[in-house]
Amino acid sequence: MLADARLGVAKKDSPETVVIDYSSPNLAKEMHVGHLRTTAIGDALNRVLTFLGDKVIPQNHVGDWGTQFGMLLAFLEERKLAGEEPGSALSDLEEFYRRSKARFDESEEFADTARSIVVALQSGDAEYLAAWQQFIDISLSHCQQAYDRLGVLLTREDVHAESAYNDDLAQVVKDLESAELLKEDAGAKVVFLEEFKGRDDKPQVVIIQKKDGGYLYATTDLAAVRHRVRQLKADRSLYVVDARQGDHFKQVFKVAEKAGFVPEHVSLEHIGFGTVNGKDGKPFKTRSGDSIKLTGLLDEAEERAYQLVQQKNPDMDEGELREIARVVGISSIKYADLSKNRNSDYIFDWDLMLSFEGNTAPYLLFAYTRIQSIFAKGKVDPALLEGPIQLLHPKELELGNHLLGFAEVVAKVGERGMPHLLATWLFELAVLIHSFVEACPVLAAETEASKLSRLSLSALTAKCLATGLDLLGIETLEKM
RNA sequence: GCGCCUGUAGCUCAGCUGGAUAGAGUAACUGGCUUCGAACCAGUCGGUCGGGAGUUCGAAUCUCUCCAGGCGCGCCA
Repeated sequence: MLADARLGVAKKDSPETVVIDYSSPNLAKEMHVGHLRTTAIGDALNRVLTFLGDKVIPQNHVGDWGTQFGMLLAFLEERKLAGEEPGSALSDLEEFYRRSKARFDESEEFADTARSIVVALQSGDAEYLAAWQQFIDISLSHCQQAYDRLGVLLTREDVHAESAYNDDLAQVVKDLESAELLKEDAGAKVVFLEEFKGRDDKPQVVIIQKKDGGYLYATTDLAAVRHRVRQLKADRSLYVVDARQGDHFKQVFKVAEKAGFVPEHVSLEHIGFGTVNGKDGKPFKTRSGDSIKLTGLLDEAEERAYQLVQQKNPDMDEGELREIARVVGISSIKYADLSKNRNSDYIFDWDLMLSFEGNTAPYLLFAYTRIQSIFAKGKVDPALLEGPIQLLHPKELELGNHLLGFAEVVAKVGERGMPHLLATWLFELAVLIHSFVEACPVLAAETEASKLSRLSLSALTAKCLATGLDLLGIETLEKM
């Protein structure tokens, strides 16, 4: 296991093609705290499944289509007519969105204009398309900055926006028609699902095409299902999306299945997750009730980590301090998210996630650096260690036993889409290594054989920690 | 009204595809640095697993029911 770069984790005998839909922000506004979970969890699953040998195709299904963009474009047009410089309006997307939304809510006439612009956009109006493209470019570059800071694998290439399905929508409608699923109801084209009951015991309804001819997100998601199955050849298609959309996906999956979009062997899985709440147990917001922007959150994490790291290392130089604070800050946020069972809501608490005690990123990072410092002190190159490992002391035995579970836990994370299983395992490993280091002198072991064994055991633990954290998308530090 | 999720120690969370005295961390209290990082470790204290009923040799885990909280339900995404 020590000599094995894969640490005993075998590649799957029959690898699958797995499409993972994650992050998928709405480009009409900036990314906020709500995007943290889908991005962190999806990225971890991407890494784990890739490690297990699957072919993973990430899909960043960004929201760049629909009523909101009609709203933004309508507002942009209105501002231009009022003589405002459009460039300045675009510099603060969030503010622009807020003002547009206010207009949309206050004026029925404005709302109608917005909706008609959507229809024009969806049918390819060149002028609107150009203006729309501006929004998208600005917004996407903001997203990419956040991904880079978070150490998330997503790139521009993984973006497959809602708009990309625009040309497929009419075909989806035709397919549903020929499958005899589509019905007319109050002017809209809908599918009734007898499988699920809605209000008044009637079947649930999925709106495919609005009475004004516009399409809704269920239609886009159906087109996406087809695309993922047919073009991307998905065996598994994962949707890392807020649990509140559970009903929506249940419906879309059912319609897709009935329409024959999904071959027998393909599984569509909604990887749902709970809400991020503040300390009061209510959704995490600013004092004024706005959603918390992701970039601001990352800034704060780094700043708080900086204060802590500086306290522990008053003599360290500024550059190193900043770098360590960056890793500690970002890791803490990601780990706090990934270490919890995704099904439940969780409480976002700065003090708990940045603590050096308990199931936190700093504690795990410290365990790793503690081992590294033993190697440094003993002038040992851990890469050259190859055992043999003998488990004589009870602490050695516990540690050794735990290490053997690595392959199993990684496989489980892949099957169930539950990164917290790996996080828990890593935390347990960190506890055991700390305990081992206290109880068993490594460099000052009684015999040469014991010293070699303990060094090897430490090296293996360090490799598992580093590999495990990397699978969660978390960087390690040599020193902190 | 229908449906989904959650309820485990003061707090934050595991465990929930059934298995032994329900586990961590934190807080509170003890103890341990001339010895590999005390950013640590060892220990004490702390629980009607929301309530009740059922299935089972065995239930935090499965079923039913009630309670509490959150969320979702026809032209937003």
